[in-house]
Amino acid sequence: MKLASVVSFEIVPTPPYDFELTIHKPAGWSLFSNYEVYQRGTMWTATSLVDTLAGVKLVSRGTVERPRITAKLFLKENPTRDKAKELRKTLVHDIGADEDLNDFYAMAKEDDILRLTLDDLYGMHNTMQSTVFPDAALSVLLQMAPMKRSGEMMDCFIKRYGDAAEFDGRKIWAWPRPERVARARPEEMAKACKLGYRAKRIVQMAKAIDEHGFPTMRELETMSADEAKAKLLELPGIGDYSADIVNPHGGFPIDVWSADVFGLLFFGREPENGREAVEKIKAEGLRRWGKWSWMAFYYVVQDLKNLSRKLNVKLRLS
DNA sequence: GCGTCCAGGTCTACC
DNA sequence: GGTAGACCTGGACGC
Repeated sequence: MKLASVVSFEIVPTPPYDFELTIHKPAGWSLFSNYEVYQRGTMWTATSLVDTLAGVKLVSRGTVERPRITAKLFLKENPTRDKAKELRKTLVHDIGADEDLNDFYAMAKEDDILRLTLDDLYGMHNTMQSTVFPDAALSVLLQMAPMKRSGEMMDCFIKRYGDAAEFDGRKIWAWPRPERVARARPEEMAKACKLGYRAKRIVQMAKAIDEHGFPTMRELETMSADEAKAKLLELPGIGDYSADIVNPHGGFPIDVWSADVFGLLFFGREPENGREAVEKIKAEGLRRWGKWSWMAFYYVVQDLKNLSRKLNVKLRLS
């Protein structure tokens, strides 16, 4: 889809804000799309903002302590003034520009594990999608598969069912929207992208969102953390782990891989059976970090190489 | 070359 | 309410 209408504005994030660490994360997590492009302080990506497909170009103009970002949104049609305002507000929130890291850093400086990440990741903010479906679908594609295969499933799913945003000389595929996936045939999806049993779950999830409606991330944020999680658990294919990935309040999403990482950090050794150890390790993370559990998880998994060196241990990389 | 196991979970039938 | 077993697929491993 060609996106020719352009809305430009400047964002002044809450410092410290490291553009590169936040927008192009060390562990390789995408900001909005697996197909986004990052080159020397500029990100081209695509996403659904306020139910509108948007090509997004972000250019860093400042420093960590005095951050400035020039943002351009590429849309199909000219937005109304109110819509443009809403798009801007949503993007600012989604790239973590309105997030204040000071309270988290005050806690992290006193923590034996987190304080080791602060030099490496100083100014890295949390980011999120504005709608639930991308992260929810992603979490289903992470289930019961090695990362390489999950990546292949995601790439195929996005290209086959997502929209291509054509803007600024780029063509970037955005995560599929639920209304389109809800109309897909699970058998066809399973065969085309080798999703196996996950295809049925993703289509059921898309139908649940499209046909019955579902809160946006902003709406989930207005609920309590437990209420938001309970709402997420209503979606087909979303269990405890996936809900903790999607929940905008954050959680402590321990799976077989992260059980090895946090088992080693908390108890000095990887568990013999990761699946059986998940509950114990999750409980320890929540006990230790409480409301900061998600930020702690985020900072640790983005810094595994450095942590391995500093602690002289072999943390499993993602 | 072939069989088995298992990977960044969730759901369901059964007790 | 608690839990064993099933679920797609493909790479790793042992033989």
